[in-house]
Amino acid sequence: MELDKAYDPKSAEEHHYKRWEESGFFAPEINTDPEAKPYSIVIPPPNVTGSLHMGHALQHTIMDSLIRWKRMLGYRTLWLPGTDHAGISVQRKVVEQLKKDEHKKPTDIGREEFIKRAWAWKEQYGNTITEQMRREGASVDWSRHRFTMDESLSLAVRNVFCTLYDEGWIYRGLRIVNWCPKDRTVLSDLEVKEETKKDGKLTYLKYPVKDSDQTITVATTRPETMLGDTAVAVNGGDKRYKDLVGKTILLPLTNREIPIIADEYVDAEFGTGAVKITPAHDPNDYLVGERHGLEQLLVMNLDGTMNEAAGVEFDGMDRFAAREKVVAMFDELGLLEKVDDYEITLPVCERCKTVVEPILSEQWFVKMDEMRDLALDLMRHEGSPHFSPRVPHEKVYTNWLENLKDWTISRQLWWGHQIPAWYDADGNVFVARTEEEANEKAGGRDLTQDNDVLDTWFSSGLWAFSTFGWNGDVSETDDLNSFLPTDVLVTGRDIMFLWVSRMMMLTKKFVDKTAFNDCVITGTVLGKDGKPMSKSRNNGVDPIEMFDKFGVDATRIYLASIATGADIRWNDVGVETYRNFANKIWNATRFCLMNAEGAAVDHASLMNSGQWAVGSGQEESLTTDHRPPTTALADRWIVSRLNRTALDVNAALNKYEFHSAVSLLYHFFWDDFCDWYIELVKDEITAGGPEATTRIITIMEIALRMLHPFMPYLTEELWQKLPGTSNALHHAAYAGADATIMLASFPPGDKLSVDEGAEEEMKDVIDLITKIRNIRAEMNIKSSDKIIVHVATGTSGYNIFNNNKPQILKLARAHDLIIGNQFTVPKASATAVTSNAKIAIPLEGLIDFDVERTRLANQIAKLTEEKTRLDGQLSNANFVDRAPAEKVTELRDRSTELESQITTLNNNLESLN
RNA sequence: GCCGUCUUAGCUCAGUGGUAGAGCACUCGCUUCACACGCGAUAGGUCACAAGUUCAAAUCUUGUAGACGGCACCA
Repeated sequence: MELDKAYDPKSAEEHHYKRWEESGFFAPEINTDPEAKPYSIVIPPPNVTGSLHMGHALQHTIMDSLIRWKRMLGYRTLWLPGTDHAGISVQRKVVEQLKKDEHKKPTDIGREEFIKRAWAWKEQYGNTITEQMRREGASVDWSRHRFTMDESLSLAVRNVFCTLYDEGWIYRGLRIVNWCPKDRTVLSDLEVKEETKKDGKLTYLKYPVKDSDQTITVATTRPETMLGDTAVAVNGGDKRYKDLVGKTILLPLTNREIPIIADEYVDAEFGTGAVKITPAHDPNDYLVGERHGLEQLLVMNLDGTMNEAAGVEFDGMDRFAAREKVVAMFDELGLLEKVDDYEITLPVCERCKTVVEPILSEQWFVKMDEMRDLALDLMRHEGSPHFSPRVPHEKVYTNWLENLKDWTISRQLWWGHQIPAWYDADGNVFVARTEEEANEKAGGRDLTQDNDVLDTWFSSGLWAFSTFGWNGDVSETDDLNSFLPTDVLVTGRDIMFLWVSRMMMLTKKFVDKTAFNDCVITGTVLGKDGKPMSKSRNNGVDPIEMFDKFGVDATRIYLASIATGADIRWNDVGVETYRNFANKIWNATRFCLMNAEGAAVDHASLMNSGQWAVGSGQEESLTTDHRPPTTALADRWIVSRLNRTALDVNAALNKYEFHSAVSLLYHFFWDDFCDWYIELVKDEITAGGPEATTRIITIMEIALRMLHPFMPYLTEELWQKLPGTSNALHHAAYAGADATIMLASFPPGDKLSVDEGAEEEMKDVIDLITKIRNIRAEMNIKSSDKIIVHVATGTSGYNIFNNNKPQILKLARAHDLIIGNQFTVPKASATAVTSNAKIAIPLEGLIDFDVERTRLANQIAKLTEEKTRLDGQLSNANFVDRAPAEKVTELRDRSTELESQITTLNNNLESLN
């Protein structure tokens, strides 16, 4: 069989996913081992309006790698996919569509019709991301796909709401909340971001004191709110205003008289030391108002316009227009003291960047004191979730919980879970799971359901258990028993509070379990400019474009290679590296297959105890012979490297060190396997020996399995082409399933097959070859010029070099290798030393003595520098006394070795003169 | 204001109490029969700065400078 010369990712990506999905390989049911341990991950549900971005690609890569790895290790794995209903985003899309297509407002068509349109929108556009996940190769169980507005998940929401209400954990109350005038809904604190405005203004207004000529000056960034002032506050200890406390102000532009009060809240040092108090439009003022029993005067509508309480002149006017008008009117009245430029940070809506208005409004809240304790106790008593990386996330998470305020959960939207609360004509509230139940509670009075819906994150907070079938009516399912707690949650920092913490609390509260044992917090993928990717910066990189350009596998393994937990800059060159890596693997396999006539994967060819390679899941017996059946150094060495790599990769994945797993695989494959092993055995293979070919395709097969979690398409494509791969290689748990690398065993690695001796011998061979190549390169020896190499070495070196003479000759492009205990350096030789050999290459007529002298001098200088440093340490009595004995010995040995190498090189240098 | 992170080769980044690593770029040389998305060989770093702990610090502690993140506040 002959492969194309270069790997074409598209052709592999096209057919494998479909087969995997249709064969049911992704579902936990594929695992037929009744003893199999479960391993589960729930996806952080992407927003239905969304499309795949680089953050998703990174997180999905991590989740899929973990799932594929565990699946290959024989776990009953479930990666559960789904999407959330994204209340505000979908609402906005539908509103826009309605306006564009029919020039209508939502109120024109009514709630019921609007929701119908929203569902239609979701059906039409809501699967973008799920299709993109198929392209990514995500091995999610589509049969368990969930949506936060599915019937069962919605029932869960109602039941949770009712229970929390009944237990007093949810309440309805009048509070200052964050209002987004554009989306026309309340937002929770977490959905409000800060934006710094350099062109802000601080306006100083003079308020006349009643029965006096005096005025009192207050400063404000929101002059229009003065229309709602119900007091002016000063610090009780402020001498300047002492006499004014208790008097009243005649509030300009209104006919109101408001008191001057003393309150601790006011900082006498700041501004004028006098503060206008607007309890209905500022959270701090609200608290002051509570303390002093002030009127809460609401002067604004929920669309950002002023209301009639603001006065006829302002009624219906936009808040920003009103601001200008208030200032102008104060100016006319001679009551405007000044307007300063002022840099101000404003709260803005996270989604639409509209300036958020703090406003007094009656909303539903989740009380957070006891709720918070659920999560804190889990962390303190069980260390759950175990964050990775632990620093700094554990502390940030805990600190946030400790300072938590109540959570506003009502939203003034139609799309979402309508709050299961009904009101009678008198405003009495009846919270119930259904309208019937509410009617029952109300004793037949006419009821109207609350117009609002719940925060999308309220339903996402139930995701860890609602997705497994819990809905309050049903509280036990097989999936729940098997898969909760989930093993790991993989997500970004940005939703640690919005989602991670709430899922911990709600899962503990309703299922009495931790939602997930581990929590991998990924870094942010930044644009090339080192800034977070965003549309406004235009520095975004589309994962789909990367898939097209470099292939899915290259993109995936690149993402895994940068998944350290720190933020990382996107770098096309990095993906290119792994595109090249994919091609390297392709070509290595191509080489194997070109020579594979009559051979087939056979693990006994590598290992007398070859079971580990297939992954029986059995512990290796210590009595088994772990040496490969051949005695050839290259074979012993590659088997050792393979096992070491497998052990290290498993260890890295266990610690969520994806980047180091990738690096291990990359270097095993490229350096060990391609650069050395293939080259060492090439002659044997091209000569047509079936043993050597069997061995190399067997190694290839095992290496592909190790790579599969990161590069699913390429490895499947190649694995299918290797002769002798079949479902016989499957992990025992998947017996009977169609042949696929997905269900083959992940190599666990075998400690006893790590052969230190072979690795040391190979190091000697590699050193020798490298030194010879160095001489060739430095001396500009043409590749066609055959050289003769003299080597002086000890007995063990003699055996090593003699046994591998053909390979050394080939890789060093040498004509002959003369090995002895010692030699006299032939005339006009270039020379070098390794840790166990002296090398001389006679180059009569080819040698440039100046170049050689420089070369040797550089070598000597380098070695001498190292020796000087070592001897410095060794002559320090403190070091010799206090450092571990083995460390001292190690340095002494190295120093002795350097001494001998330097002497040799010095002699060689002299003999040139 | 509080909590925290980062500063390592030209670039992007790993790493770690005991001789500084990778990829890319650079230099030199290769149409070597898997691969030029390649092969071979070099070069390149007082690991931000200062002090301390230690036999030993790039690694631990403290401070300084710069970059950044979260939270709170902002009349």
